[in-house]
Amino acid sequence: MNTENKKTFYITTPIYYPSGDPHIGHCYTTVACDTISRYKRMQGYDVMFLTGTDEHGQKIEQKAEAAGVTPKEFVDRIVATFKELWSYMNISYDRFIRTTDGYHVSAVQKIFKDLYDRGYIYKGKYSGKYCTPCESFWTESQLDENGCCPECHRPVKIAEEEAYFFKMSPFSDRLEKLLLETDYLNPRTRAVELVNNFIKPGLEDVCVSRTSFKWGIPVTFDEKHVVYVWIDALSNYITALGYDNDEYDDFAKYWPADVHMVAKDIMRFHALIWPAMLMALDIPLPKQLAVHGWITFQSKTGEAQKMSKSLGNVVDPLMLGKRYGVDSIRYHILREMALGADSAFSNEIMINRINSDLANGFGNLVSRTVAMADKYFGGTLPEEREAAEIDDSLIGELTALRDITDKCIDETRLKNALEAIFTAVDRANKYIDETEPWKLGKDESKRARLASVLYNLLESIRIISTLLAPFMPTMMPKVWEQIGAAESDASYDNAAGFGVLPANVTVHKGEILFPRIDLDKEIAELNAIIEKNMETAKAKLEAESADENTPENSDIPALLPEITIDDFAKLDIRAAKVLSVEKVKKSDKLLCFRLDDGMGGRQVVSGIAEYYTPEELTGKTVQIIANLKPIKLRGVESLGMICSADTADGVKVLFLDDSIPAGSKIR
RNA sequence: CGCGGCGUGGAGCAGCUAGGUAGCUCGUCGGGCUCAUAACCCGAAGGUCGUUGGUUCAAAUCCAGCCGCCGCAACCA
Repeated sequence: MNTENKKTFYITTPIYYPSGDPHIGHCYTTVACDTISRYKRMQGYDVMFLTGTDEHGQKIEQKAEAAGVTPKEFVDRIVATFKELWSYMNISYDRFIRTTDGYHVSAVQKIFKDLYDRGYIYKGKYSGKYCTPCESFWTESQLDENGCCPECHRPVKIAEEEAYFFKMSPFSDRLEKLLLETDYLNPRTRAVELVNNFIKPGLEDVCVSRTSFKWGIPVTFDEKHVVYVWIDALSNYITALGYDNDEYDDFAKYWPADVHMVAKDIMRFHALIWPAMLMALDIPLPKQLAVHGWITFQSKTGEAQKMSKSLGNVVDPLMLGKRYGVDSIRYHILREMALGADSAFSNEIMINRINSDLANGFGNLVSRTVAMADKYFGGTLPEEREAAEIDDSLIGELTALRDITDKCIDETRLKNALEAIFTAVDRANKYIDETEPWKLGKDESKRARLASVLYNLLESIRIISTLLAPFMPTMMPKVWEQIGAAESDASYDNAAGFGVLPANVTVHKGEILFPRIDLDKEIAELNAIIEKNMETAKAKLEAESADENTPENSDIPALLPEITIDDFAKLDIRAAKVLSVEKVKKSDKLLCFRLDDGMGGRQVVSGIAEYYTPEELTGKTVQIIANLKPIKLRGVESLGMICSADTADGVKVLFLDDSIPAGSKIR
């Protein structure tokens, strides 16, 4: 591979959106990248580890306005908390890119122009769901559960604006090959889904500029446009290396990236748009897109839910770190995280993990080994040795460990690496029972044998802690201090060999590395904290909704422009009797109505399956817009529209007095 | 018949690509040990490997159908 020759390694986190303070979900990706970076550095690679923040867009613009500061001031403050957290979590990033950095801004402008000149960007019309009060466009998936604005929860309407688009279709074939025939997507499981859902039906061009907000990078040749998320955000991976700018100049050295790590919700953009952009620019593609799942929060009632600020269940990594130690949090995150799959987070799972693996397993191994060296030899081992056959299997397993973790790291399977390392911990603990050093300690003639046993244990700990250091960089130097290892003893090269520590090594009994946590007591305290957070979140929500009920900021949608009686006369509203209703197959929201409209009957489809069952609608009298242009919904023809009201409790059908005959005209 | 994934002892998972004694962690029970952070080690109980059928000498593993759960897409005239 390329990396083998030039010995560089480039790894990135996504750039995070600083609309709110960082939480443990951000830690997940970042800690994983940090661990891989540290491991690769230990192996001798010249590593570039990039993280950063994606600071433009209307959401930030609005949040800043609400906070009464400029967007830049707003993000400055939050970026500072990100950096603080990374510093606290011991994140060894080499570079931190902000999309507001001047060099990035000008590079994005050049890239945008370049794509335009190459014919991959063209001007068109963007049509989308628009919330007038918020002055925002939303995608279908951003809308809330009622199909309303995710910010203010008022109904949205369809609106259009001029926008630039990036052509995706020229890259269909190459993208399909990339996903299906290469190792780009890791894990590969979702490749088929992407191909079937997005590539086969024909890739849609991507909207890459907006005129509806200002907080973004201006398009140089059309000043009323700002660059919309994709080209701005995704290109950070190359501008941070100096592509199209003079700030840095190691693009040639580090590109293509070895790993882009992302959570599954942004996989699509990194699997399709980003490679397409690079193809359009004639830039080599990155080698691997590592996709991980979400941390789901296990509530007290046991059901899993996605972490969410509004639920108040966001776990504060700083708080956890202060209670249990940064390395313990890092360990738990990395030990639970599997590529592709979600992982459950609960305080109980975390504490049990810390107790069984770190306190009982590894911490205790160090503790008992050092204690014995101290007790039987006053801390310094004598140089006489006496080997035994039983040592061979221990030494064999420990010296083989490095190759196993190497492989796991290369495949981005950090969980498996930790599993392997902790199997070695168990092996060493078992070795103590096999050799019974406390018995040897009572027999003067067994001193050489005892020294061998303890030395083997110290060597085992040396190897284990060396390989563990990328995962838990804070605590491992303390381990080395205790087992009498110099920093140079704990090197990658030494990690596959036995007999590195000096024969007369001196241990230093120290503090307990990973104290055992009292589960019941901690759970009680943490639950109290969570409950308090939830109450605060709830109170805040209530306060906000109270706010919205004030006249100038109510739930009532803004009035549409005035129309004339002639405009109104164009609507043909009729009464109709519901003859029968059935759910449209393969749809979540659609009900199909057979109606008596007094004119021979008709079929109407309505998206109210979430609010009504067929039974409760049959026999009712409803009003329909009878002269709407017919349309097919999910393949079922709909001739008209059933009138209903949007309310806070969902959609309510407007039922008529049953005495009104079918077909009556309504005005 | 839109696309994809999952279903393995109480819990969480591995094994399935290249069929051949069902494995790991936690939990439970019993025993051992005492160097250690009430930690460590050994042993036991506990599984029709979702279901039905097929291929095979042999299926958790391959094939088909069915059931259940999840994700994505679509869908609100």
